[in-house]
Amino acid sequence: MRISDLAKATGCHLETVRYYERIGLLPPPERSTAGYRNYRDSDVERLQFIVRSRALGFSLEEIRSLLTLASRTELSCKQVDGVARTHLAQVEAKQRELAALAAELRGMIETCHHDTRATCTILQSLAG
Amino acid sequence: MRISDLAKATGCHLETVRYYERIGLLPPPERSTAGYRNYRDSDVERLQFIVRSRALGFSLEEIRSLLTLASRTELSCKQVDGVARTHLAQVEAKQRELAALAAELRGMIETCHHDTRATCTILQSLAG
DNA sequence: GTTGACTCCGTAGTAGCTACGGACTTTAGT
DNA sequence: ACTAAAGTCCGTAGCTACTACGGAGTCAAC
Repeated sequence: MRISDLAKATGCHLETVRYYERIGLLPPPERSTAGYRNYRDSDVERLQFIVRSRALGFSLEEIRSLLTLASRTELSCKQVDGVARTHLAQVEAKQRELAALAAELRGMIETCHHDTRATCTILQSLAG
Repeated sequence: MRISDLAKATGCHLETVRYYERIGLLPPPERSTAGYRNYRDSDVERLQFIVRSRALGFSLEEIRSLLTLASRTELSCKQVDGVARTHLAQVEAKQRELAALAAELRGMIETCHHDTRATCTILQSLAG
């Protein structure tokens, strides 16, 4: 399986695959005599895990942890749970931040009477 | 007014002030004979506008537009309104994205029985 | 005069990719 | 067998919005 096949199978950009290898998130695959990367099914699974985790907003470092944790299947998943809960908490914090921000933007927009910029409440709000 | 005074007056990091100047968001100020930057009150206002806009999530390019738009006080504020509404729409899109993400994370976490990693539903979800 | 705080500048680092360019290899078609 | 197109290789630079660093020069107080 070549790099473009792996990319297609996972929906991951080809250059991103190489990037993940470079930062050690994907193991360096075997190479053909010409130096082309040869991937196996296990690489597809690992990359799928990464792509899916990214879609859920996990950082590459969090994913690195998750991959390490996942490899020791006999241990408890307390730590996995911890990573997920921490991430959820971050997402929720970001949600609160955006909610406050959206409310302020709406206020700014709604109070504006849309005449000249000299009396624009949007600009006045932004000025402080 | 020196650069550290401007930074303190606006709550902006000192190095960020120089950065904003470098990218043309702040005009190059006058210099003392030794080459130190001398700022005026109008610089404080401009930087305050930038800092406040950043806090509301506007990108530096959006802020660049807003600053240009703001300078022509006699014109209507339709375009200002447009920038603000576009930004609000982006924030709302991000909110929807985060809401979906949080829901999925919660589902993952709640269904997990927390025994071994082999049966961890969090890891299974991430695997696809 | 000397110490300490301040300022200068250019450069590099952060996250997570994406794009580019020039060389090489493989594949399909004739 | 030959050629053209598509795929792959690698290193490097670009993106956003900063932040940090290092070495040099400057200013204020004691």
